[in-house]
Amino acid sequence: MDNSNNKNKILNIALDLFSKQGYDAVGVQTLCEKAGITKPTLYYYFGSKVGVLKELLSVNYAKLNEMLELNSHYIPHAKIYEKDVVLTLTNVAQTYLKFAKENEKFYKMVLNATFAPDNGTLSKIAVDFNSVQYEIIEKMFKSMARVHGNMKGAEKRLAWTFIGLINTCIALKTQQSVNDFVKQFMHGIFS
Amino acid sequence: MDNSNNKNKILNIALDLFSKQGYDAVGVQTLCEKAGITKPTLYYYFGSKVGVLKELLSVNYAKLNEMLELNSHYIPHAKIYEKDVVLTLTNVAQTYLKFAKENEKFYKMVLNATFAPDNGTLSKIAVDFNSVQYEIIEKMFKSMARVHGNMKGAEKRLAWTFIGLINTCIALKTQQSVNDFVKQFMHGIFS
DNA sequence: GACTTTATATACCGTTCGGTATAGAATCAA
DNA sequence: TTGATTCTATACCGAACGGTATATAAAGTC
Repeated sequence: MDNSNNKNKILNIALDLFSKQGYDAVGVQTLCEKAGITKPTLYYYFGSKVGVLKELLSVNYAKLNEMLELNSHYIPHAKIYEKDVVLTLTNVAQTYLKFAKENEKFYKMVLNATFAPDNGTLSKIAVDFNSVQYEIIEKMFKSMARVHGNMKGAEKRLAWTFIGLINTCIALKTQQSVNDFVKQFMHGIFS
Repeated sequence: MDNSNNKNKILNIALDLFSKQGYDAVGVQTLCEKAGITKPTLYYYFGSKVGVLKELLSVNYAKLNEMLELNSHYIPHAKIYEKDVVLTLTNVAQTYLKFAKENEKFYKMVLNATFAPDNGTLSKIAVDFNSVQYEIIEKMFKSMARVHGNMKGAEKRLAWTFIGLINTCIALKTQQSVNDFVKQFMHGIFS
C-alpha cells in the first residue's frame, strides 16, 4: 500500500500491529515510533486511537463488501440449475480467498473481530461492517432458494455455514483447493 | 460455580470480564474491585495477571477436552456404517453444544482465542489446549476413514470443517436443531 | 509580503497499568 | 502459648497509558 505520506504510514503500521498483537495490546506510543512519527501527527489525522481503528476497518471492509456484492449474484442460465449454484458458490469462495490472500493482515482482523468479545472496542466497531457480509451472502442464498425449493427457510443457516467454511479454509491455510471445500459444502462428506 | 473462597471469586469474575471485554481490556485493579478483594490477594494466588488466565483456561479446557475424548469414539456396530457416522457425529456435536451452553462464557473465550492475534497473550496460552480438540476430532475421522474409504486423506479438512460448523452453530445461537447442521455437513446443502 | 491553512515536534498532563514491600490478622500445630 | 503457615490489606513503585497545550515550520492564498 502507498506509504508516501504519514497518514498511510500510520494506517499500515496499525494494520500490522493490530493484526499481530490485537488492538488493546498496542499502545499509541509504539504505533508512532514504528511509523516514524510523533503523537500529535497521529492525533492530527485521526483524533484518537479508535479513530485509527475506525479508518482502518472502514476502508478495508468497504473493499471486501464491494467485492462480495459484485460477485455474489446468482443468475441461473444453464439448464442444470445445480451447476449454476456450484459456479456461483465457487466464484464467491474464490473471491473471499483472493481477498484474504491479498489482504492477509486485514482478514486476520476480520476473523478476530467476528469472534471478539461483544463489549470489546474491536467488536463494537466491526460488527456493523461485518453484518453486511452476511446479508450479502444470505441474499444470494435467497435467490438460489427461488430455484431450489428445498433450500427455502435455511438461507440464514446456509449463509453462516458457508462463510464459516470459507473462514475455516482460510484459517487452515491448506494447500487443498477451495473446490474441495465447496464440493463438500454442497454434496456432503461422502462425496 | 463455587464462590465460597477468594480464589474462586477471582476466577469467576475473571471469566466474566475476560469473556465480555477481552483479556487485555480488563485491568487487575478492576478485577480485584469486582471480586471484592485487593491486589495482594490476587497475586498471592496467581502470581500475575496471566497466571489468572492460565488457570482459567487450564481448568476449563481440561473439562472440554475430556468430554470430547469420551464422546468421539467411532465404533461401527450397525450393518449400515453410514448410520453409525451420523450417530457419532450427532453425539459429538451435541457434546459440544451441551458444553458450550453450560460454559457459555468460557466457550466465548475459546472462540475468541481460536481467532485471536498470534502474538496476543490469549492466543499464546490457548493454542496448545485448543489443538488437542482438533487432534481428537481428527482421530475420530481417521477411524471413520477406515470404513469409509472415500474419506481417506480428507481427515484434517473434515475435522476443521466439522468444528467450524459446530462453532458456527454455537455463534448463531439458532433455535434450529443441531441435527440440521449435522445433516447438512454429511449430505450437503440440497438435502 | 502578510495571512491562513496544513502538518509536524517538544514537552507535558493526569490516570491507569502490572506489580510489590511491609505488616497485620487468622488458622493451625506443638 | 508459642511459633509457623496461610491469607489479606494499606500504601506504594516506576512505567506506560491515551491525550494535549504550545510552538514552529512549510505551503498555499490574497
